[in-house]
Amino acid sequence: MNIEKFIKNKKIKLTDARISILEKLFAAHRPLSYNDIKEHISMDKATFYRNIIKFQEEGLVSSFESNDKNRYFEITKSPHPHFICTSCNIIECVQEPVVFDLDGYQIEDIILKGKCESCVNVK
Amino acid sequence: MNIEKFIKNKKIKLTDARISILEKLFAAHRPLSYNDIKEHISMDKATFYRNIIKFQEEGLVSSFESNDKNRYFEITKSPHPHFICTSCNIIECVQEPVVFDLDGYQIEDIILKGKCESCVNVK
DNA sequence: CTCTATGCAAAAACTTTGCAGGGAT
DNA sequence: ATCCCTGCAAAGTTTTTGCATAGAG
Repeated sequence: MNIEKFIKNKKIKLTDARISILEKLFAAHRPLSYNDIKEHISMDKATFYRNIIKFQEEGLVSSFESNDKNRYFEITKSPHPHFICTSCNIIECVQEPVVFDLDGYQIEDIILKGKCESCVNVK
Repeated sequence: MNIEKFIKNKKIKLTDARISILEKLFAAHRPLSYNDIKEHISMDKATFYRNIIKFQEEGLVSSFESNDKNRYFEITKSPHPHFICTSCNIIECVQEPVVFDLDGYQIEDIILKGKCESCVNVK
């Protein structure tokens, strides 16, 4: 993915910090928290969070809260459910499309919580 | 609801603090955060959170994180989805039962995020 | 050149922990 | 009488803000 092209036409400047955040999010195939990537990026946390805010304003990035007190970020894709394991806290993107029909409500994200395959048999 | 009966057989003592937390959660028909009820209970926040941990260990109370950085608590009922509005942060219990069938996974909670009826038309 | 982005440090918001005294069984 | 529970204060976590400097367009 070409980050430069991805950011083009958005009203934000192209900086090294922004490129490295977006590259990490593109490379991961699951949502990441600041903790997940802080070892692999060099910017200050203030820069990270300020850029995430910009990305979200532009609709490039989406986020949600997990059980582990971290906020998780991913490149905005067509809406898909997320599964959070309440034992090991792993987060997975669910591929099966889900249709919901709540009258008058507009669904933007679906989060499923429970036990993943590895944890369901452990107790 | 009789709190004394509710707590009986659980390995925790019946105290004023615990009774008042559980009464508030029973009376509300939606999940509550510490912020929601701190004006109406007299205990210290440490006591509140420690008791919530006990309740969760006993399976009496369930919780999840919202967008507003608060954790929300409710009496454990038969699993039902929650709707969180990404505009006004209101949380509602969804009555329509939802069936999910993810092979090998055990679903415990479903959180839907989006725009509620009031916010969907505002932009 | 101008306006936005960055780093550092401090603050903010929510939750947890240590400790000494009080209370339920 | 014995543990468990409580309040207070302090510490811990994650995210945000203020301010002066650096950098993109």
